[in-house]
Amino acid sequence: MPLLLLKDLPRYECLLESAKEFPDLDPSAAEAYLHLLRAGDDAFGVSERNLDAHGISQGRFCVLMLLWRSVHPRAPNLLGAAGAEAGPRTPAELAAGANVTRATMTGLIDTLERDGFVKREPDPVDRRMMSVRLTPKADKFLREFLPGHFRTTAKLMGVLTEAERKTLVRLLTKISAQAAAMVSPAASSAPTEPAAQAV
Amino acid sequence: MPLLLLKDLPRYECLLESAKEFPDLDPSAAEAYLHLLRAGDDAFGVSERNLDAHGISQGRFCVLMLLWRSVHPRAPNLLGAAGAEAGPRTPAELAAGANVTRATMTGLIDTLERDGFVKREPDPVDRRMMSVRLTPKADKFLREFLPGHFRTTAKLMGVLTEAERKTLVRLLTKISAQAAAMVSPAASSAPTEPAAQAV
DNA sequence: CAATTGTCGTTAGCTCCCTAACTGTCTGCC
DNA sequence: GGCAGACAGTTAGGGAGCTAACGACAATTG
Repeated sequence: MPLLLLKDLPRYECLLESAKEFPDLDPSAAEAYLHLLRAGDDAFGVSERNLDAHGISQGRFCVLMLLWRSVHPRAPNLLGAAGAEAGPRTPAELAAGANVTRATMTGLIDTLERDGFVKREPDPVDRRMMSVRLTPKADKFLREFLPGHFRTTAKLMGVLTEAERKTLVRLLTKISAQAAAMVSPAASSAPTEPAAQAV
Repeated sequence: MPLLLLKDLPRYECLLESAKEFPDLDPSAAEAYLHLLRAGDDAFGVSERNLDAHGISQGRFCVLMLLWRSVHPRAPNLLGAAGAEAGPRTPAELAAGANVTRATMTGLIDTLERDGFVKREPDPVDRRMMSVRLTPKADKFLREFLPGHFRTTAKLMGVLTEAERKTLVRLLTKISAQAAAMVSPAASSAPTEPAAQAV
């Protein structure tokens, strides 16, 4: 659904064959890499299908979930991250939490506001800022939508045993960490880039 | 880089907490699901970074790899899928192989042709069809680009042992199969489709 | 042989995300 | 106090994917 491409993955023998021409090609690494992208895309597609049926995009859903934390600051912190205390409220905080640019967040909030899911209010203290809040309509929507969403993901992961899930999470966490290390060049020497990111 | 969102994943305790309010939420399933999306996105981003540096998008790269099979039909079938015999040549075949629509493939071929990577030629037999072929420039580009690309994926997966990679592939394959079963129409069981959620 | 049906490639218009640049506001340093 | 710089939110424009519809052609069928 999103992107990525590649309908059928190459067979392992083809990778072995190609490795003869390209010595840099590690067959088992390539196999794991391709399966990761494919499975991630498949899982994403399942969830997106669910969201589309309710007329909401991944991006908008993510914003709603981030704001949900602000509405219920105590128990149901579905997105309770490591260092965060209160839920995000301003577009800039939401953009940081959703890993999109502020410009993108403006567009997401625009459509969410147009559809009556959020309301923008000017910050009384700092007049540069806006405060974004869920409307009762959004609260109602989430309470009706989330159970089905959870059942979908539970069904998808239902093919794995509890132990397999733990193993999967462990391996994926390693990969994510390595990806982060490979993207940020000077991870060890220059911590100047990530502002206030306690990891 | 692509989409998906969600910077920091929720802690497991938060999932447990949320499960009290949403009985349908399976904490370990949600954890595995979120980590899968996150890791897939991270891995995708690493590769896309590499491609961007060479001024080529994922979609265009995928088309080049599919056509590469046509150029070298014998050994270096990097994308050798299960049932395919000869490499794809027409836009429709490429669209099927890349899992995009024919309309999207038209755009991809447009830009690839503009940049001199492929050439369109009318099919002499069936005048509805076009034949797409790699240019020598594309061949040269791939031979220079691929080794670095393979090294990148090998480095990313280098954090896993050979056994871990096999385990990962096995688990991901299960998930992909389940996703396919959930997307395609009434697969086998579960006629308890809760699709109609009153909104 | 003519008509229907289906396929191929393309176009037009949409969504979602991005970057770059802008306006308004706050802050810190003389 | 006043001004350079930083920051919040927005706007404008672009890329990549989608669907829906089209004209040209082929295949099937009466």
